[in-house]
Amino acid sequence: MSIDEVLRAQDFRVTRARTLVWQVLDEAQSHLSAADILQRVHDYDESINSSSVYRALSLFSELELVRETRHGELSTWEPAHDDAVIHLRCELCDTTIHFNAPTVNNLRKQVRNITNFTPTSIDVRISGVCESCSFAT
Amino acid sequence: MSIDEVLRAQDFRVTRARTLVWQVLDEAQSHLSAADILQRVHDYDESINSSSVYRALSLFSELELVRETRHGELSTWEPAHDDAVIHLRCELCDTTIHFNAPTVNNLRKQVRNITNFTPTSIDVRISGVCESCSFAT
DNA sequence: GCACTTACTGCAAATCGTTCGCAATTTACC
DNA sequence: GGTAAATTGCGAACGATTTGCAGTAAGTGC
Repeated sequence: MSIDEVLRAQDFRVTRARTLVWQVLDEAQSHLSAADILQRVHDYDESINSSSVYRALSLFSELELVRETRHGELSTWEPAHDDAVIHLRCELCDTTIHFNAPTVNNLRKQVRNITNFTPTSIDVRISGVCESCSFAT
Repeated sequence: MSIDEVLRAQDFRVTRARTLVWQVLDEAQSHLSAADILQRVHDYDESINSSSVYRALSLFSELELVRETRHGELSTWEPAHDDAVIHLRCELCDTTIHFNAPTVNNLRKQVRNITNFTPTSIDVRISGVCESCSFAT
């Protein structure tokens, strides 16, 4: 189902801003800041305003089409993905790599079995140094 | 080793602001926002300014005496603890509970063995509904 | 195609937790 | 006590994100 269909299916209008923001995220398949997104959107259409980018992103978040992650001051966005795909964030170059860790599901089970807490989503972030940065030093 | 000794050992001065911020965190043993901390510090000394609280917190962060966590807009601070102690955050009442999950160490091993990423710290956050809130509904 | 309703946009101003510059105060050391 | 330097309080600045509002354009019915 395309983004246009998803939007229409939920009675939201298909607008240039929304289409372009989605296109940029989908093409990048990586963590982009709001500034990154705005810049790439501008490659297609200079007239899109940053408010519209933010508004599109928060709509997509509510529809669970994107995943927002905050790193200190600023956020990054990426197409939504499963919890078992965890984030490895390099402290040196600030890029985020995905790693599929099925172990995460055990964690969920443990919490469910041992505590009275009902988990809905899990966010695992590992900080460290990525391959290219560890070669570089 | 008391906070005074830790500070002196690293050539930082022992001041009223630093002592009180530490005392508040240590007494609470839970996640406090900057506003919470300031308020509690004011119970001891009205004259302490919020800048000093922030400055104390960032010093303690650098010394790895406290752990800062961002939830959306705002941060919370707590005395530093092991990575294996993970955070269960209730979506309804916004409180954070600790859960000791030794599994986290397997995750670290997996990353080390399977990828070329060198982990330094792991942050696991689970969102969901806590016991008291699930009774309340 | 053409009106019509109203969701959505662009713009600029506001927000709000956190940071910063600087003069005044405190700390640590003699 | 006296001194040098670190730390504070104050208020102004910051910066990513949000918001209010008047104008624009997407969807709908004709």
